[in-house]
Amino acid sequence: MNNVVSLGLTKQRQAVLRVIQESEGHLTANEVFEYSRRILPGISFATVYNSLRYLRNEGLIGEVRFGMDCTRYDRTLTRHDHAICSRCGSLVDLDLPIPDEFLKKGERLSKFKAESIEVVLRGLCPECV
Amino acid sequence: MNNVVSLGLTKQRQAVLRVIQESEGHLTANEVFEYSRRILPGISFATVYNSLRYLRNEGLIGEVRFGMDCTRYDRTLTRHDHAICSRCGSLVDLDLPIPDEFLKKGERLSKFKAESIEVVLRGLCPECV
DNA sequence: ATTAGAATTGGAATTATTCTAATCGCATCA
DNA sequence: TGATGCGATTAGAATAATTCCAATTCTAAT
Repeated sequence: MNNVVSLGLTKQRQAVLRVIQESEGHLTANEVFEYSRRILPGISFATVYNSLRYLRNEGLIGEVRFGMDCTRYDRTLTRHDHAICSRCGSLVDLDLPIPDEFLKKGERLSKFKAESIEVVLRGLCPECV
Repeated sequence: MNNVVSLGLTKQRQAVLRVIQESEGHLTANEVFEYSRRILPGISFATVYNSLRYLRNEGLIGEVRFGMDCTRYDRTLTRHDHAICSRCGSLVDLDLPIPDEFLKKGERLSKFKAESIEVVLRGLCPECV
């Protein structure tokens, strides 16, 4: 019996989950790999990625990536927002005028000096229903 | 004389710029490479990347990437926003309660079925001043 | 126990991006 | 005019991020 908990939460996945739950910040996959190895020395990078995907799908961890798999370039220079389809990945422009108080509040809460602010809407595009 | 326009806008960069200006959507670097080759068959992938960085720095093209170079994972499961430092890349959480009308407006304008909405603040973190 | 099928792992491959040595092009001067 | 020096630019090679898929492991049914 390899797995303590029933189907799904294997010891590899438990290690990865523990790493994330015990961390404060926003870890990269590389960092998760490093820490996971201390718990489970033989674990592979690919398994860390598999586990991260599994845990994210199960809703056990959060992921910051905005649904993009690579950088995109366009001719638009003015500030604008984006909608990204969670099924097909399509990316469309959006113009949501952002109230100035919104930016001010962001600056105050984050203690950042804001250069720009942008909204990302994740959901299903018209084609994907 | 290799360059039509003075220092900087070389023929490689002109090709990349033309590709982006003549496109409607949000091209990946790979797509820019394919199209650029039709204009300048010998151009290399690395030069396309160099050109994209140059053109972005000059403010001639737009880039969608939110300042992140890889996916990050955390233990937070509730909806929240992020601030990203444009100097050091540090990523911090932010809580900007988003008015419901904001999401509604996003849905209306994009024609997407929204799953979530998130604000990204780009700027300088306290350490980077 | 044996076996069949589904779930999981991780080495290998792929994709995205950056590094850096070589080259190019302009300016200066003999 | 044609070296010479030097910063800018290019692109092959390397690295980093992520995914693929064949082999293995696990579970449940016999």
